[in-house]
Amino acid sequence: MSSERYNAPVAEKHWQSVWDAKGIFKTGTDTSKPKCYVLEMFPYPSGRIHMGHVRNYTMGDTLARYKKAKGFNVLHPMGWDAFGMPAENAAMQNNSHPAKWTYANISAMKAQLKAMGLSIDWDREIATCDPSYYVHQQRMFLDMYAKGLAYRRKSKVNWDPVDNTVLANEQVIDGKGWRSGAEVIQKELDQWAFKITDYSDELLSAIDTLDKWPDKVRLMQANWIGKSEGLMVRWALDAKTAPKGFSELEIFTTRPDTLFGASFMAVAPDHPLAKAASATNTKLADFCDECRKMGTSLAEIETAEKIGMDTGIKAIHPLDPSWQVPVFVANFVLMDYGTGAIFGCPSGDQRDIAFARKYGLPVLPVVVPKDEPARGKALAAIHEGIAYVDDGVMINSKFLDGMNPKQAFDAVASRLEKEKVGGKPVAARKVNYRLRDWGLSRQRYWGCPIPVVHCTACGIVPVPNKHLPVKLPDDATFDMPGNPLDRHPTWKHVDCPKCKAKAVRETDTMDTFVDSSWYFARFTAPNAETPIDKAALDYWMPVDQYIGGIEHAILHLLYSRFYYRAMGATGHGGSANLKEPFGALFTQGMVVHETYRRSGTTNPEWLLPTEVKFEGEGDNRTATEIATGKLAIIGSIEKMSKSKKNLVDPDDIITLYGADAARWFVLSDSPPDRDVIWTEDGVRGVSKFIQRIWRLSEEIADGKGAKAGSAKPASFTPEATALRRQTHKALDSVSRQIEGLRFNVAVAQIYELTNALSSAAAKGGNADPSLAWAIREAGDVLVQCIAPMMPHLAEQSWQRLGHQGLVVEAAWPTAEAALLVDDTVTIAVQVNGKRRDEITMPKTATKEQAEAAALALDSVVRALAGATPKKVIVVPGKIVNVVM
RNA sequence: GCGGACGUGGUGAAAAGGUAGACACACGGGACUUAAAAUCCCGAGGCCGCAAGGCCGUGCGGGUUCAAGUCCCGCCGUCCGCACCA
Repeated sequence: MSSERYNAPVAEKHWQSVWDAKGIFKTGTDTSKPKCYVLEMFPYPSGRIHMGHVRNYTMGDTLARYKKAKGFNVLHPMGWDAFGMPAENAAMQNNSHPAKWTYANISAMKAQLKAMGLSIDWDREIATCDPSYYVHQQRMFLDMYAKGLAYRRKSKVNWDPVDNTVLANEQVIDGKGWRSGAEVIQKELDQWAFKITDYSDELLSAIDTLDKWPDKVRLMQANWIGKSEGLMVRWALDAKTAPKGFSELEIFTTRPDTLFGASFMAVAPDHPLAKAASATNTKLADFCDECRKMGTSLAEIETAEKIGMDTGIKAIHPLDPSWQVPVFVANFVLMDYGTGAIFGCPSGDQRDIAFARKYGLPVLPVVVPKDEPARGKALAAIHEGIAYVDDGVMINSKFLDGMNPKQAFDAVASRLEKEKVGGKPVAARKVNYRLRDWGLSRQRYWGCPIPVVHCTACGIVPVPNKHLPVKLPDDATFDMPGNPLDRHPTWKHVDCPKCKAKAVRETDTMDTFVDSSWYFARFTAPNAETPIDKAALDYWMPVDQYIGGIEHAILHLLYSRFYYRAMGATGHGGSANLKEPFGALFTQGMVVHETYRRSGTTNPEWLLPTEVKFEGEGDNRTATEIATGKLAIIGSIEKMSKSKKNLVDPDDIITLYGADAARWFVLSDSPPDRDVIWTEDGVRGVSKFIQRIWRLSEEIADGKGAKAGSAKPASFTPEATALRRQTHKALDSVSRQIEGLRFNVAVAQIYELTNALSSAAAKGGNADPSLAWAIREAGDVLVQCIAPMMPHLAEQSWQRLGHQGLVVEAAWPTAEAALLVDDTVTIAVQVNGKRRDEITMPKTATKEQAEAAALALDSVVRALAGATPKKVIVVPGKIVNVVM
């Protein structure tokens, strides 16, 4: 018997070249087959792949390979999210060009991905920085512009002072830029935006159809869109106090039921009424200025005190003309939500009650709990400055008294809808959304140019189709901050396409999230002359399984859902009524690792995992810095990051243990949606398992099992049948677990089969030909089960087992249904719900037989201690519970 | 503050309301070996016991059920998302 160790790095290169030469992973053209589009979020070409990529792409690859074996026509492409800031920063640092840096990174990372043995159709590779990609994006942009889905607006924007660019709301995290981490400031600029708010309702209601998305993501999107239903109410202003030209103030409220609790109105400092009042009131003008200044940083807004100033203007209560309410300017009222004006009902809103107490405004309870003592408590709390916000019953509210808030809402709405002032109803029902339009202008070079020209005579003029793409100039300079396109000596100077006069190009480029909002559609026909090919799109879309990180729960996934609809609206959609790009979504967890620090330093000096060695275990485990021999500090387990140096380079793992080891590791142990902790011990364990599979293949091939393709025996010994049952159960389970992306459970099933096969093989051979055949069958099934996860080892073992073809081309085996159920079942026996014993019975045993057998058990007799059971519950094949 | 998820051995974890801890890592013992590595076998939730066996056990407290890690109510803790949204 040979006993050569499996040499993963050598075998892996070999099989990759075999697959390549045969073009195994080219996307099939037989569109009569059922399709399966498996997609992982494409990477940003940062330079090297990291373990997060390995995990993400291994999951997708496992599913893709499985589906291929199941007979699906599989689309499994890969590309590069290639525009973006880091390339430009690198260019600045190295006095180089972003394209050079990007393409070098792409080629390095592509080699790494190839070394992973991914079943990717590289013929469909896309790089978003390639003009052949972004030309289509420019076309679609112009079509969206023509339809009003892309527009230019002057607006307050989030300005990142480090990256020198604008950020979308979604890209501001805790008041800081998502990329630079710098405090974001507010700035007023002319900006391009996508009219995503046209789809607010559609994007929200369609979340219900995304039943294969994680609930968490669906909820996050719903909250982000933030629908609220309320009433727009026009309040007349007292003419004696109102500025000229202002006769009313319109507010939005979700609580019109609490109108009788109103004690003040408040408008945003930028509200026209505030501005008009400021014109004759310098104190107020100063106050508004103050508010605007405070509003420069989002972080400040969050902690700022709620302050206001009385304008002296009085508003007349819409339900009681004799009642006047003061109008304040307040720093917490937002100009861009609702109408920029509110009414305050202190007893029902915590912020309003604080405001009212601060400025000595009345607090009238209008909603209270129905019954005592809760009502008394709530009233006392209101007195103490704690608003009552729950359901209850109306009081102090005239015709609403006794109603619940919902009834009161409807009563107020229908009364005010009928009442008219100046020919218009006083109030109208209205739905408001938190979602803002998507500002897409970026003042950077390395992005898709926005294809318009600004002409003093003609205004904004689209670049004609025949002049597309508007390409980036190669000779831009990156030696100073600011937008290289804007300061380029010639690029922006062009003739107006309409009037031929001198004009300038738009120098903003598109947010890179635009690039990634449709790449999945482009993959279905990456060489089409038009942005998409309808037939290809209809066949392949939607993506059947999309896999990526949770960090894109809102940004990328919401943008894509909008953009795909916008494509449809501008003639770039399929003919089928497909609105959602991603049928199923899976968000995978991170790869995390322990951190290590040099001891005796104040600022943490992080150490690489390779710079320390370990002794002891558990609480006594210590780390020593190899270079100095000094004790190092073992820190917490955290996301792998350059700054904390807790990185493991996939290349090192692949070189040392092979791609299969890395792939298997990231799939085993932890559920795929949770974080997985990378450990040296773990990967060594995987390496042992790989050798074990290899040894088993050799044993089977060298006589423990029957020859490949030998005839199935007419009958099997009990031992052989037992192995066959385990084999087919494992096969059935592994199939279901892979389909459900529960890779860790699939892995455990494979271990069990391996253990069973090992012990059977120890007894195998010529003595029992039916066992030899069962061993061979188990070996084949085992290799096929590991093939989606460890494809190289599977290929090598498949060959060793004596098969002619490639395992990657073999059809997924079918489990024999008869072998999935046992002849005998083990039934737990409980007394009063407590497990006492178990009985083994034929599967066909009746309830009565099970009950009789259970009652006859010594352990049951003892537990009963002479008492007669009150009743006996029998769940066939599961459990007998004797209740006394 | 609002919303959500999670909490199981030394560790990662498994478990259509039906035998809790499968499987793996780490650990302990043994076999093989001059020795080590590799490999193979055995053990292992806690407590009591030589053992047979018994009691306890899925963050805490209640509840529903013949039966709860799983469902319901209330706490505690950890993590995540949103955060002046009227």
